[in-house]
Amino acid sequence: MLPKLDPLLHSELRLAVMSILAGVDEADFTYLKKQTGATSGNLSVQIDKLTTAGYITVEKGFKGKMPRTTCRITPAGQEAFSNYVEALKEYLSTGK
Amino acid sequence: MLPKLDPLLHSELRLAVMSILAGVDEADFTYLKKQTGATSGNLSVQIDKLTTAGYITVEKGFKGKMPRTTCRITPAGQEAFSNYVEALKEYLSTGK
DNA sequence: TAAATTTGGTTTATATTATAAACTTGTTTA
DNA sequence: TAAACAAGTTTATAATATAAACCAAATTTA
Repeated sequence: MLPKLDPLLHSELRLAVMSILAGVDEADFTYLKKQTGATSGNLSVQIDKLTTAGYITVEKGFKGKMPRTTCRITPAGQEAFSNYVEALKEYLSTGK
Repeated sequence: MLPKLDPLLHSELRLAVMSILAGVDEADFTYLKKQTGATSGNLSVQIDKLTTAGYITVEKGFKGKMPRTTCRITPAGQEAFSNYVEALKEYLSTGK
């Protein structure tokens, strides 16, 4: 039977965020917004969910005088992302 | 920028159904139910959506006296599934 | 320097979606 | 013939994603 997909990662925007964070050391809010094309509100909410799940960490600081939100993937997040990718592969490669 | 994922396929159960149908000539309702572990209601609804989208066809007949619902993937469905897989790959293989 | 605009978000409301629960129709079996 | 089962469908509810509205501080412009 096909494996269950982590519902936290099976969301277009959250997956996009995780995908980006998996490839870089860190990324800030505005960068993620540009890369994903998401609205601020949506991105803010999804970042919250990933943070609550322990998949990413958020650090708030300033770049000059402007606020800056920096995100990083956690080891748990890397692990979950990797598991999700493996699970998904079973959906994509059908017996045929 | 990451490609948009077909929302019709970006659903665990619908993706599972399409994944199964992509690999076989046909599959009936009960088979799909067993393979996916879904409830009848959920499966019924998702099959409807895939049918409306033109991704699968549904043929109703009888096996002996019992009703039987047979599903098949359409060329449009194969195409959409394949596009989805390609799009998804861009999410899974991050720059790193 | 006051008003308008932009930046970098958060909160709240709405629309969509997935899921489960309840129901239907007909068939077997005890 | 009553109870249980098969194969679904319909409807209601819960969860989710998304967008709209809002906010505070900083910056630009008149």
